[in-house]
Amino acid sequence: MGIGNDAVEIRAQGWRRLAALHGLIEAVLEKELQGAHRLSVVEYTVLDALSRQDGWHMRMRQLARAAALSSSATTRLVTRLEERGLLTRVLCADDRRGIYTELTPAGRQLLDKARPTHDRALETSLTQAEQLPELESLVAALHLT
Amino acid sequence: MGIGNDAVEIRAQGWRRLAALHGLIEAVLEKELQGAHRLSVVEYTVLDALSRQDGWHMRMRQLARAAALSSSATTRLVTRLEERGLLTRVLCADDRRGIYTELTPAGRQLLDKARPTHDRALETSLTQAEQLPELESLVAALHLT
DNA sequence: ATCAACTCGTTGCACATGCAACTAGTGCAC
DNA sequence: GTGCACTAGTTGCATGTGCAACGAGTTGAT
Repeated sequence: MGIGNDAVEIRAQGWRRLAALHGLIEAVLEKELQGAHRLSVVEYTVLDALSRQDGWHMRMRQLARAAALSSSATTRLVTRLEERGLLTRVLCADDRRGIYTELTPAGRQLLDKARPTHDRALETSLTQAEQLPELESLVAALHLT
Repeated sequence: MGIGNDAVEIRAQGWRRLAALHGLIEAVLEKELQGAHRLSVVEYTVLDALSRQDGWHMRMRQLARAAALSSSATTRLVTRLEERGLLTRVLCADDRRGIYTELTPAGRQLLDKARPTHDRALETSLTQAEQLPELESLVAALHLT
């Protein structure tokens, strides 16, 4: 019951709020993206990360980090998107272990259609979260950072 | 390309950071709790939520909300914990559809052992996140709320 | 040149999750 | 009381995920 107990409890509460907000947003995004474009949140995240490379490509490992996924999950995720023709695997010459992934035109096109859905859903989920007393301050903090 | 575009991009970036921080913390907690007590993060969350009711019980639905889980997942999670003797299902008299769950002494005991692990892991993951430039401000904001 | 230690990506497997369909129970209209 | 819409919790099923083991390629020491 030392003096550090307050800090511990504050951290725990912060984590619970963070998790709650994350869950809320993700649920809304998932529903909207899935319903409108048959994309999961992770799939959208990957396409978005790729597009942010502006015509460039990313290695599987980078993609895994960007999506907070294990490498095995990334393998199958990329396979899934490749089978839908949204991206392609490109063998890299200078490191023959490495595999680059690139958006196809179809992938970029789907992303362009999905982005408004994503952005709108994000906004509604945030306003929704703002109504909840325990999440209000965290949402506000998110705007500022 | 209206004036609202900035706000959209800020929200998107905030969401990416939130997701990144969430993923980081959850990964650390998962590893530590699993390694030391064979508890997943969700399982810990449920036990913790129950304990916070201070001797009382919670309905499945409340538990589902607290853990940000579907009701089916909650059913199986409770079954899992019940089989390990950490909590019990209690039929409720006044609403015979409802089922309460309570911590057993063993459950409370395990939670007491796991809490220090959890709190320590949470602290280390936060200091870890503070080192990353893009997460630093969010972590700081978390302390304040 | 060779070997060991490492990284990168893939696969087998076990498992937790969500959705939809179901049963059981409640509450309200009439 | 009868019927109807609703809620609570459980189950079958499909699917996405992590871990561990693996093959292929790289790097550096000797």
